[in-house]
Amino acid sequence: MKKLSRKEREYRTRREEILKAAESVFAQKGFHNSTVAEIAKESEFAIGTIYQFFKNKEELYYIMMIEKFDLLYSTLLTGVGKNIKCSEKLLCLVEIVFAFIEGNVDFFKVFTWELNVLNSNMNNRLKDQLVAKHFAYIKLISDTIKEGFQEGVLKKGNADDLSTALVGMMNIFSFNWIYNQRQDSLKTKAPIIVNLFLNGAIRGN
Amino acid sequence: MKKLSRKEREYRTRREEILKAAESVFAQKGFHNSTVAEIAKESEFAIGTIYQFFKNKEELYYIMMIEKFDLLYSTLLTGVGKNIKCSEKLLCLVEIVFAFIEGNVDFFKVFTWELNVLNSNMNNRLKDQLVAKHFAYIKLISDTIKEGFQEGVLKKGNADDLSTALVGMMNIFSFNWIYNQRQDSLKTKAPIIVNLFLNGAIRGN
DNA sequence: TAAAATATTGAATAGTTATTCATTGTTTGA
DNA sequence: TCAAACAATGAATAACTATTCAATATTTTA
Repeated sequence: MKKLSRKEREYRTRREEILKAAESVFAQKGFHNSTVAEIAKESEFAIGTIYQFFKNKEELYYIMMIEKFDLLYSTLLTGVGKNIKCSEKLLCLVEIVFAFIEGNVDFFKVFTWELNVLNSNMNNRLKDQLVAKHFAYIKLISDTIKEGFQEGVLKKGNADDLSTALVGMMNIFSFNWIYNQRQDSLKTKAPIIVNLFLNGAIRGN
Repeated sequence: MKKLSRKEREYRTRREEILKAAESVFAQKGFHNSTVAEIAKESEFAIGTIYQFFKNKEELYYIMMIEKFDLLYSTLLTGVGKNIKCSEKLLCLVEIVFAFIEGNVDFFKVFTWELNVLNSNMNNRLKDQLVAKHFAYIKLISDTIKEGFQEGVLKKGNADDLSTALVGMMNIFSFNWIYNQRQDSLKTKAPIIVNLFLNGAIRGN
């Protein structure tokens, strides 16, 4: 890593400023509802200056995401202990990711923001309706889990946490299936998920 | 449910046509990159006709989502057996959701589409870079799991499936934490997740 | 069958915003 | 000190597209 000239350092500082502003604005409104003018204002540069640093809005977005991801990755690499056993390592890993998210809420919001897609007030009633449907769906699952407590089949625990975890697994497998080749039926994953959910990954269970 | 007049039935049919077209277009391009003109073309109506059925693009989007969600929910309600034990019920539930997704890929794509956010070719290189970072992150986890196989701590299995499941759980907890009150530290969830991952939910493990 | 009611059409409007570039401001080096 | 070189500016441009509405077509009704 060679020493940078003052000029170079100043350039980088300004670039960072813009990236930070972009992160914040994108986190508040998502990509499509953010304007370059807002990012300019937030970073206290003029619109044109943004374009001295980044080819366009899209490049700004990508570079912001990539640099954050790099940071998470290197944090993980240095943070996860080398000579500890698997289960500790996994806990350590999850903790680091969560700490990172807590310290970079804006970044993670950008990642998830677009799930809101729309933020107008106009159709708030419809939006609420959609959210309500989603909760009903989660409730269906947590009710099933509560039955499991009653049956005595499941360890007593927080039914919401458990249903959340199950939904998280279902979502990600669906997502991967859709965006990958989509050869085997998604349903082949159902027993894998339920088995992991019930018995865990440890040998002997 | 009263019998509908022919007129009413025809109206509904046309409305369905538009919703179907909207689903397909939104699935291909996401909300913001889809134009009403495209939806009109896909549905073989004129632009103006779309506005006879839906107040605006946003309402069209929400209603499409809500109606699909209703369908999933009622499929679940009728499909999940009533008098079977918890573990079977959960499997049944996951299978129904997955079957629904397989039969409604477009719908699920709309749900997840915006995670792609951008689909221009221009910045494909940057996009690939971002995807590569993400895979590196997953690999880090699956490598840890493979170590667990070697250590003999974990049941031999598909390390990719296991790491996918773990990431899915982490994502959803992060998501919920961000969009809910954000009181307790997210990190309190780390042991819950890892414990579920390792030991499962069944009593006795 | 023809007037009235209903439904469809898509060109024109109006608003938005990414991007450019001529101008203005600042720094550097001789 | 001054003239290149470098950097920042934001009004103007050039798209793009959601929405409207007067005109046209179709269906109903008497």
